[in-house]
Amino acid sequence: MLAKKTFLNLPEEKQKRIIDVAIQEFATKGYQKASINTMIGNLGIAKGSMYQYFDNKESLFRYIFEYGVRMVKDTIRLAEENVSPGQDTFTKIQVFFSSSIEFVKTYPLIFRLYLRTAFESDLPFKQELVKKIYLFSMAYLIPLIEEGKVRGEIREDCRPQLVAFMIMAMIDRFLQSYLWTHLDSASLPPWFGPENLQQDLAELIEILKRGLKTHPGGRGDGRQGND
Amino acid sequence: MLAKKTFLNLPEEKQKRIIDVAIQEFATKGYQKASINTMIGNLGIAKGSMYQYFDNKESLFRYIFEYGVRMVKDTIRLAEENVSPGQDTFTKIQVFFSSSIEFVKTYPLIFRLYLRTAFESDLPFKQELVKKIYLFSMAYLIPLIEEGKVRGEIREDCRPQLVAFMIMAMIDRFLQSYLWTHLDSASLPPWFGPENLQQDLAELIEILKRGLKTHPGGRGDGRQGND
Amino acid sequence: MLAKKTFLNLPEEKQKRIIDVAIQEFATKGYQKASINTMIGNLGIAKGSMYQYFDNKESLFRYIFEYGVRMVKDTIRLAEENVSPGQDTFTKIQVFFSSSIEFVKTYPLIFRLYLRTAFESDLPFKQELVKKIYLFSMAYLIPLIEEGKVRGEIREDCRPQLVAFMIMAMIDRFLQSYLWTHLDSASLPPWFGPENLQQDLAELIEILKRGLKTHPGGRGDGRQGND
Amino acid sequence: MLAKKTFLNLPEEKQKRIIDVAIQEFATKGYQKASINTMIGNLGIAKGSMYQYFDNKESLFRYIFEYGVRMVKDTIRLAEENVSPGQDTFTKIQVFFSSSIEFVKTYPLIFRLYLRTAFESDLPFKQELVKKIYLFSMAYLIPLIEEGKVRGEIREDCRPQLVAFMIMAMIDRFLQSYLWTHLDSASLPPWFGPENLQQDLAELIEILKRGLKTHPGGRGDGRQGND
DNA sequence: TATGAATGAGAGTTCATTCAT
DNA sequence: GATGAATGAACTCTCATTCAT
Repeated sequence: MLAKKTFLNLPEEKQKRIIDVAIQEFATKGYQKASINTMIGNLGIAKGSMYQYFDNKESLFRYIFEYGVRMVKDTIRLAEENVSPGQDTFTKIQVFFSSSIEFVKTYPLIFRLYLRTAFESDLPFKQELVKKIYLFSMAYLIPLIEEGKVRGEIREDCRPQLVAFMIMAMIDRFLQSYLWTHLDSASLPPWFGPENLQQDLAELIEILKRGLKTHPGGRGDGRQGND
Repeated sequence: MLAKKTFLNLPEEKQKRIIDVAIQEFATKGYQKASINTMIGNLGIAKGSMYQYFDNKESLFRYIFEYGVRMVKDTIRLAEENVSPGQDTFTKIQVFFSSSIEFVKTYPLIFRLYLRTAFESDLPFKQELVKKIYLFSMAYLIPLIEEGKVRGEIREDCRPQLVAFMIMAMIDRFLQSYLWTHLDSASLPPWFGPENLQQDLAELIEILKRGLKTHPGGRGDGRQGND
Repeated sequence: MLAKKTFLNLPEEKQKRIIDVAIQEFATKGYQKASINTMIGNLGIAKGSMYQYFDNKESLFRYIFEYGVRMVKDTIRLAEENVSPGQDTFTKIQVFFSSSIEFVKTYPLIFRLYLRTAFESDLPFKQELVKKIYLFSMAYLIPLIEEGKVRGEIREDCRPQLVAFMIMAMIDRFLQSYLWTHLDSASLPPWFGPENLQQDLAELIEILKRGLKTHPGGRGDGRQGND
Repeated sequence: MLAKKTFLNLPEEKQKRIIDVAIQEFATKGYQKASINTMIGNLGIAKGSMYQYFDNKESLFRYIFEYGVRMVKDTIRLAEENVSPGQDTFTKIQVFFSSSIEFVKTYPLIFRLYLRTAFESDLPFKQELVKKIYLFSMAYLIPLIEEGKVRGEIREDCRPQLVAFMIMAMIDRFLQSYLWTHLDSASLPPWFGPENLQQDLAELIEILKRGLKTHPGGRGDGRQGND
């Protein structure tokens, strides 16, 4: 529907090149400023060809975005496979965190595309797209937290939505910082974002854990092994 | 430097109108898509006049952004005035949170301008601008947390940068959600963001507090292995 | 010559479908704006196939137009058959009128195609095509009028060419009005064109008859000075 | 409204040049195929300039068409001035005929523009424009005929609308023929249209007159001097 | 100082036509 | 004979910027 048959009939290799160039363009310039002209220039194909593949700029963008969404889904699925049901909830959250970071490392442009989309307020289809991404993450996190409460690992008085919101907020910032420091080669102040991802993540989870966990035997001790 | 003398010589009232229209345009359309044509149309002045006031589009944008930065500074200064030195650290953090929300309520367009700027990666001057905002916030938060540790309200093993980072992450999301739900009139899922700002904020602070505070009657050490 | 052998070898059914779609496209959009793309879309055939059937857009158009000319010829032939030699000239003219209306009712798109062609002055082959249609009509009407004069039904001082011209003028307008009111669903003023075709036609013929006929009991001379 | 202020502020000479070039382009190619590019090429101005003068192609076209309508109005007004109230109805009709011919001689492109507009069925605003022209003509003719009936010059049993329709039909064809033979330099058959405009017109009016006039003393004689 | 007409590169999009398969 | 991907010129329209008045 978004891509025309002509595009889907293309050799996979060529499809991939077009997708890559389009992601690059949309991610770095945003929907409005991204130029079909530039894309075809980079691809070395005729202008008309692009319109044999996609009906118009919007269709191309949506296709590219859907492509990104598919990658996100895959990542979440991977996160689910990387945890054994027996593991405690905080470990699972940490794995989710790590998977997200892995995603941005692997597909930095897709993440940037998502961020830009989220803030281009003149995109008519913005809401629709942004919600889509958010939905996946929350649909994964909220049941996780609810399960944690059932298992007695998370305090009764924490609303799962709020907790998921907090976690998502921190993941988002984590990822943004990663993007800025590692890809925009920005000379940011040292405390702008995490420097040592793994270590900072561990500390952050620790704080979260203390904030959320039930106090065993009511002592509120906070010592808890996590390796 | 950014605005020409001609602009500064203008009656303050006219300056204000120009700034307002420009913020509106940049904030809703983003730097690239914002149109000088539209601005002068809304203002009812000649196109040439705009170029008597500012060298070019970039200068105008920078001036507008600087104007926003000044507003942020004022807000932080206000937050500082709203806390008495005796209050505990978590209360101070909550006040900072509240001030931020107040800021977005008062100047939603400036906040949107900031967000858009943060994600338009083809702005050559983006880093510089975004850092500026971040700097003020962190410069306020980090000493606050350090003081909290000195006063024994915050555990010794929490790095102030990381804690400030967490707080900023959540504030950012809080504000974004506010923007989306209240201004973009998006029909978001119920758990997309906080619904009852004050109550959600209180709960969030409570969780943070448990995660960060020294354990009552304890030694405030909390060292924990995280290889 | 206009259609390639490939087209003529096609099963008649398929030829008909292609002709129908092409008439539809040319008649509603005009030669210039008609799109081969749209046609093959409607037909569900490959773009290349169309070029196996016709050399180019112009050839296709000429073929379609010739097809329309053939329909006109058939209609005139039918009109000829519908009059018995004994009928008076004005009745024959009225039958010709009615046949024309019948033609437009049956093939509205062909008539529209003719009209459009008549006024697209950038068609290099326009004159040629329009003349063709006109020729048939006049070739039928002029002898009819000459015969009427011989039979003493039409005044001597009426030049057949002029009379035929008048009749054609009114037929044309009649048909145009029919097209506009019945097919373009235009809300035209009540006196824009005939409302009740048959009655209006009868009245019109009556006026013509009075204008043309020899005066009863008279000498059919009617010579009148008009310097 | 149709033209922007910028256009109206232009020196009249330049306005005229632009109008002339635009009429030429629209009249010969039709709305759809007319090219702004070609116009600015012929004018030797920048592409952007045209868009400073008119919002878009449609506005330009409407402006040009309105300009034509104004010319038509002027012509009708002139026809009204060229008849003294005392003249008989048929003389007045003949003057109207002559004025129309004069109009097409003077503004052949405007007439062509009208014809093309009438048959470009994909113009969204076609009906509106065509009706406008038709209205003026009919609004002039119908009262004329009604007056003729009151004065006893036209038979009682002729509906004014039908008579006006007949006259308009013949005028239209007359003018079209003039256009084709004199301006499209078409080699048309001799009886395609009037050759000697004035003489043919006189004959035509004579026929009409006989068809329409009251028969003085009931004898239906038809002899009537008209010089 | 204010004006606004002029500019022209570049945007997205369409389309008749070609040609290797 | 049928296919459909590729082409590229031409289309309408936008916009930051300049400069004579």
